Amino acid sequence: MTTAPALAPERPAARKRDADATRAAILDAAKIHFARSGYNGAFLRDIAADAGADAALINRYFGGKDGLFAAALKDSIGPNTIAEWDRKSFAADIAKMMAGHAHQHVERTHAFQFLLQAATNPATAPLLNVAVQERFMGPIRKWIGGDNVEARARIFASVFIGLLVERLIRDEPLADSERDVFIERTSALLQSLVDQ
Amino acid sequence: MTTAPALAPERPAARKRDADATRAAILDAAKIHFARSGYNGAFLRDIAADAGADAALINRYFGGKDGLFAAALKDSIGPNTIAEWDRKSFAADIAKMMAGHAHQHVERTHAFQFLLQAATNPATAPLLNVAVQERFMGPIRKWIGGDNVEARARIFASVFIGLLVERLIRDEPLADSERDVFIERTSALLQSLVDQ
DNA sequence: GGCTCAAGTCATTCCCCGTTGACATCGGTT
DNA sequence: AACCGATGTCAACGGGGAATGACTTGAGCC
Repeated sequence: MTTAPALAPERPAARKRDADATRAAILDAAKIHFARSGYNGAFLRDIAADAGADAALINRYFGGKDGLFAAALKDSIGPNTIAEWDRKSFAADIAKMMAGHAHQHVERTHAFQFLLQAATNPATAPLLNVAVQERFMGPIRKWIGGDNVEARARIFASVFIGLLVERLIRDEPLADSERDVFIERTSALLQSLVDQ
Repeated sequence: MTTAPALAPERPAARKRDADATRAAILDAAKIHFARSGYNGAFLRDIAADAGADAALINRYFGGKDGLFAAALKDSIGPNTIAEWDRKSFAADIAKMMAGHAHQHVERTHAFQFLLQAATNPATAPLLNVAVQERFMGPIRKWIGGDNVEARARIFASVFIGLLVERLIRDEPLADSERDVFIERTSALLQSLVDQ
């Protein structure tokens, strides 16, 4: 096709008329806006402005607001990395991440906030549910293994989600001493949920 | 003709021109709509219709949509019953509730969904945060007691919230056998978080 | 009964936002 | 250079929903 990836990879910001690039820029801006304000609260004009594009292009490239939302949602589910979790260190890894501030890991935070928005909107909830089921619950079940997988996976997912939400809505960091305790106990908690 | 459309589950001899009553009716309807659809997704006309009132009254009584939302939010925080939790049975009580379906406990589910909506809206998030801090985290800390209260309370709150969210977004009930396991394990989990 | 004010209704206005289609401009191909 | 399709810009339309204000109705009071 007319793909032109053979261009010099060192192109700072000189791209002018690149449909793929603007499409991607729109998608990125949309993810942020939808995450922050939900479907109804995000405005195409704002998204386009942030992307440095015209609002009409959204229609052209995504076929309207619905299409954009769907595309952004799909893009936010992200790659499923659960299968690659290190069985030895995953608990500590997650605990440390959760102890941190939401401003870190901005990428994932935005994505999660987006999913939460989708979950609280009855119109988009079903769309999200299947995705969560496929990309999250399924892998979790597989990864956990053992007896009573269904119940245990649900509890694990609940705890995981809860930690995410708490980190999201809370902006005061923990004091250092409490932080260590938090990490230690959360780590132990997660480990116990996985151990048969 | 313009009589109430047979939607009068309230007392038959309802008051006719009672400002307080209609105000309360509007507030109730608003809580449901805001919980279901968020700020932007809820429409004053619908709320007024459900309340059996005219949309203009919302403006008169609450000073606009913002005022109505704020009032509904304040009203949804609800009484703080944490201090009265039974220390012996609270774990099992909560676990059983979480194992149930979101369609049960409709009142509390609506309220929680509303809070989640407010949490995901940057405009209302700060308002919510102080409320959560005062009415939830504070009591939790007091109730838990012991060392490292801050970290432990945070973990407890996270798990609690996670269970609520999971119950909310998931609509498939657990199979009976898994349900028992879920209750048993969740109960043990909650208990362990409280035990020093 | 007549007066008055609060409670409720109605029609209208205004603004916002998604969408559309026509127009301009760039880049590559011949 | 000339052309043509793809990319980007612009102005306008239309629907929907919140807000406004004038109007009507009911209840208490003299």
